[in-house]
This record gives sequence, C-alpha cells and structure tokens, in this order.
Amino acid sequence: MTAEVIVDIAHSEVDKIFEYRADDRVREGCRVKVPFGNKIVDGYVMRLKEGSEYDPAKLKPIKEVVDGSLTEECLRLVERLAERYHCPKALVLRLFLPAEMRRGAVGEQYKNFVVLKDASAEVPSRAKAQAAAAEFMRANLRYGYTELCEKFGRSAVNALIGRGIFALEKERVNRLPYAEAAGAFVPRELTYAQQRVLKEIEASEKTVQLLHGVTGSGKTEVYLTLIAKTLQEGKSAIFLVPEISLTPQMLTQLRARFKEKAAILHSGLSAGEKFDEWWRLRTGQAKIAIGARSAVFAPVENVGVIVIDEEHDGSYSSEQNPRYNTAEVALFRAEYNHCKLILGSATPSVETYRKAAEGEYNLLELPVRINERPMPEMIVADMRREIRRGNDSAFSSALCEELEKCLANKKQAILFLNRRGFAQSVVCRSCGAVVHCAQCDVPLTYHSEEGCLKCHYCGTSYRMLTACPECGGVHLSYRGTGTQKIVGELHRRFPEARILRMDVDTTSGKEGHYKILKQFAAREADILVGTQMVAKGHDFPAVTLVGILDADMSLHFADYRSGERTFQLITQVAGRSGRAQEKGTVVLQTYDPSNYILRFAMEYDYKAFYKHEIALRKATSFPPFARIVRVMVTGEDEKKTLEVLKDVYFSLKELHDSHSGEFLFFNKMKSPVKKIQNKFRYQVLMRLTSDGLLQEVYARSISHKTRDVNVYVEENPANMS
DNA sequence: CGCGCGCTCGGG
DNA sequence: CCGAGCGCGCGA
Repeated sequence: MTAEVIVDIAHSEVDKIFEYRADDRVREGCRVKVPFGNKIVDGYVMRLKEGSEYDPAKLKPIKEVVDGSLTEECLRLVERLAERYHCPKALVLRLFLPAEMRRGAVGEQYKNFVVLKDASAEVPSRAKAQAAAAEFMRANLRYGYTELCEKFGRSAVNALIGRGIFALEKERVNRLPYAEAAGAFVPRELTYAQQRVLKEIEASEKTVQLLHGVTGSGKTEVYLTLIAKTLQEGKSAIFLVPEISLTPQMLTQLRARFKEKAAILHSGLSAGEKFDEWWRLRTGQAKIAIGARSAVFAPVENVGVIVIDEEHDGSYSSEQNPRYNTAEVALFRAEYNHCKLILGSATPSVETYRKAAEGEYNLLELPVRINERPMPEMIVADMRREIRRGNDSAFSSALCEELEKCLANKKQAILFLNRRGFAQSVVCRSCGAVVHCAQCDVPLTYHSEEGCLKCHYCGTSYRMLTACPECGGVHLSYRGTGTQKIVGELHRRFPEARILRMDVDTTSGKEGHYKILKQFAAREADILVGTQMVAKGHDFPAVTLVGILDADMSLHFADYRSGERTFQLITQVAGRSGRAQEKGTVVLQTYDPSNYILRFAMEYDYKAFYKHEIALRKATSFPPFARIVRVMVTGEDEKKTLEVLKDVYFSLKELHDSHSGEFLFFNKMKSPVKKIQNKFRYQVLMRLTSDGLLQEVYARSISHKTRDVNVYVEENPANMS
C-alpha cells in the first residue's frame, strides 16, 4: 500500500503530498513518523491507495505509527480550511490535536492496583506487617498499591508480590478536570418562550439558527436541552463559550447534567487532563465537547448540534496563523454532519444579525428575562457635570450613593473599567515625553502594586523610573486611570468594603479566574473591580449594582466596530446586575450622555441600535457592505521589511490600477503600533467592494514572503494596532 | 586558489 | 523547515 502523507512542517514549500510505503498497521488518519530529507519527521496519513505515480523503487517506508488520532471528518476538513485560510495543511492539522500530545510530551496515566492471588498462602507469623497486609487483602481483594503501601509499608507489600501472593495490575486512569464541580442535576421546567424557541429550531430547515435573547432570558437552558436531545439520539455535541475558565457555574451545570459524557477542552487544563479529555471524546466515551475557540476542532464524530454562545465575542476569531473564524469552521462541520449550528447572543454582531434579518439564518428571539424580571435600572452620570461641580475623581456622586446603598443592604457590586494597571501612561512634565517600550513602540502602563512599568503588548516589566529618559527631568506624572487605581480609591472611600480585582494581572496561573470568581460567588468580597473579564456571562445572584466607570472609552477607538463593541460591552456588563429577586441598578458614567450608542444601550434596544448601525455602515461602505483587507509585513530588520513592503505594495498597486472600481481605499503605511516584540510592522490597507479580488490579493501578498520577512493578510481585522 | 555567505532547490 | 549544492566576491 502507498500512503499519502502530509509532513508536520508548517511551511508552504513543503505543503504537498509525499508518498510512502505503508504496511498493514497504517490507516487513514494515522499520525506517523517518516524519513524526510536526512531526518525523521512527524506526518499525517491523509489517504491510502494501491500503487503510486511516483517511482515505486524510490518510496521510503513509514518508520513508525504513533497513533490513529485523526477522524475521517478532520481529514476532509483539512483541505477546505487550508484553502479558506491560505495556510499550509500541516498548520490546519495541528489545530485538531493538543500541542502537548503532538510533541509526545504526555501519555496515558496508569495506577497500580494490588490483587490477592493466593488467598490460602501461609505468611510467617513473625512477618507482622505482611500478615496484616495479607489479612487486609483477604477482605478487600483489590486495593490501590500506593494506598496499601501507606498502610503496611512498601517492603511488606513488595515482599508479598515477590512471593506471588499478591500481584500488580495496571489500570488506566482518567485525569478529570473540575471533578469537584459535579453537583446534582436539578431539572428545570422550560418557560413557554424557551419551548417555542426549541420548536422553531426543530421546524427550521436552515443550518444556522441565531438565538437573540436578552441577558438572563434563559439561553443556556435552551442550549442544554438541545444537547440533551442530541445525546438521546446517540449523537455528539460541541458547545463553545468565549472563555471557559470565566464561567465556573457553567461547568458545574454541565458536569451535573451530563456527568462523564461532558469533556472540557481549554488552555487552562494540565497537559494530562487535556490528553485524557481529548481521548475520551475521540473514543466516544465522552460525547459533548465544551470549550473555547479551539474546541471547535474537537475529535467528536457524528455531531448532532453545535452551539456557539456569546456569538459576538471577539475571542472567536483567531489572531494567529490559521486566522480562522470559529463560526465559519463550525458551519463547515455542521454542513459535513448535516446538523444545526446555534449562534446565541444578547447582542449579536452586526454582520450575523444582518444575515438573520436577510433570511440566510433563522432568527429566534427571547425578548424577556426569565420570570419577566425587569432589566436593571440605568442611571446616567454625566461626568462633565461632575467636573463642573468640582468632583474630578473616577466616581460620580450617583455611583457613590448607589455603592453605599448596595453595601448597606449587604449586596454585591461589580465595577467595570476597561483599562488595567494603575495609570495609562507616564509623561514627563518637563519635556512631555511619554515613556515607551523598547521592543514595541507602545506607551508603558504604571502598575503600582509591583511598582513597575509594564508593556501591555509584550508583557515586559521595566523598573520604575525616577527620571525622564529623554530629558532627565524628575517630575513625572501619571495619566489615565486603571483598575489598580480604582481599587485604591475604593479602599479610601469605603474602608469597610472587601474588594477583589480581576484583570490579566490578577488572574495568572492555572484556574486564576476561577479562583477569583469563586471567592466573589462565595461572598468573600463585596465589590469586584475588573476589565472586560467581569462582563462575560457570570451569574452572581447577589449583585444588584453595576458601575460602568468610563462608558465612552471604547467609543473612541479608530475602528469601525467601536460603536458595536461599546453597545455589546455595556449591555453585557449591565446584564450582571439584578439576576435574582432583587431589582438591579446600573450606573453608567459618561462624558457624552447624548451619544446614540449609549442611548440605545441604556434602553436595552438592540433593534434600534442595529437599525442605526447598519444604516451607518451602508452609508460609509464598511463591513458587511465592504471588506477591509490589511496586508501586514513584519520583520526584525527594518530595511528588509521595507523592501518587501515595497514589492507587496507595487504588486497590489497593479491590481488596484486595473480594478480601481472595486477599491474604495488603497494605501501603504506604518502600522499604528510600529513595532511589537522587536518586529517592525508595515501594512498595505485597502477596502474592497466585493470578495472577487480577495484570492488575488492573498496570492500576490503571500508570494513576497521571505526567510526573514513575514507577510500575512487579515480580513476585517479585529484591532488595527 | 580557497572559503564564506547568500540563494535556490529538493525532500517521497 | 532544514540541509545540500552552487556561484560569486574577496583576501593572500
């Protein structure tokens, strides 16, 4: 037999089929080791066939079969994804396997058990420990080796094994993450609205179903019911959430309801846990794959439903090389499996909602909260008026009042500010210079706790400066407020209150988020201060107050989606308030209370927001009415990078000149952040009226890649820095 | 003349 | 991606 193999070298030059001679152990989907050039590399068997086009005498044999881990569906999907995302097939294949597993850094874990072999054997009475151990085993028959040694001593146990009275048995053990999260499943009666949605999904012919439900309307229950149904039909399910480690309650619910049928895949797991969860899915012991973005590649077969919760969330777009879009991959899988894809959100992305409005997706609505609980009351605090009144702190008088009330009532509050650290930047008062990162050309942020300056792009910390690096001036000022500074001010204003902070700086380490959220859920703190992270779908019944400290901040990014993002963020974080009996309150602080985005968000009016936003996008020719394409050219050597940029630019310029009608914009420039991690970044930016030229743009751009200058194309990039 | 560097090409 | 093979420029 001949095997068609893709070697695991992620480069376009070797992105082709190599043929090898296969013996009868080799199957399609196997991972193998093959001789390549003068060394042995990993590879994937894409196909088996008889004979070969290639000179059979020159075929080398497959050296080793590692395992048979790729599913049929994976093999079929690889081609499609590689083509869609313009990357080598090896890179796509890697998405289907946990990295540690590919490197062979993890394997199965076994536990040793002692079994009683010879019950009637005599044990000399002076060997007291042995006699006791034998007695113990006559009652137990089988017992953990380590545990038995702890009871009777290793030497006694080993001696009995040596004499054939005991024997050792190895047993595979599964490393189960969040094992303690298994509670009891309490079946909940579905509301009329939830039942209606489920019926509509069943009746619909369309593959993609958009579930638009306000925060607290019970979308999760709809998902879980769908998954349970799929399981009953003997099929499997994929359930994607933006960041699994942020939603411990969700895990508890899933474990309680689906027990060991649910497997969790995310980056916070240990290598061993990941390995075991992955194989439980691959072998069909587990049927539900739950996880963030990458779980869309879960090795489940016969998929009955795919759910993407918080569909609008930015984390569903990969920022690195296969720049895949999770919903798009999920749609491929849904088509392959002939199953439905459910997209859920309280604030769908404008592009998704448009597809539903136009009839491409089926639109389902859950317009009211469970038990018709009211949406939280919005209080707008005009920060300009606060300043005029002489209050230049980060807290409006309205927020202070509400915080006092909340604390007096023994309730909890969440304060949201989308900027971490203490101060946004450090500025020299003598010369006005802003302190920058040496590797990234980005202003550094002051972190008071560590007493250092940090770069939020590459993570480097710098020792705190005592003088300006430009002019030597010793008067440095801190501009802008971050979460650290807020916590400090809160301590001063509310000395009694217990405060937790949640942002990337406080959530490092395994289960970092989980710990903070667990503490807050257990009422070990009264106020939670945080960045975006606090906005995601948490369910804290005791939270009755949400403060949005600077609602405008995300409005002023130079990005066509900043309005959409702001609306989503405000709605999302406001939805954390008043989820139980007590009515919730939201204090929204802004310098621009008449802004239409904020007004729609205050009224919880998604449709009005959508109508306004889509009209704006149409009038200004932004997505979904046009496509923004950015070709990035990056490299450590600025001269070489610029040379490649020139080549890319002229090659694309030619395309532009011959198809000028399809370009709304075309220019080359420095990237807004000129350097990240010592790599210079230049770009060619364009806006296209249709997708017709995309393939050509990709082809022309990528062809200029060199050994030390990388070129990649982004469609509607999420952030333009 | 010989070696070092950069580029191109092949790998089954 | 990595290494082999090759051409050209430069120093003794």
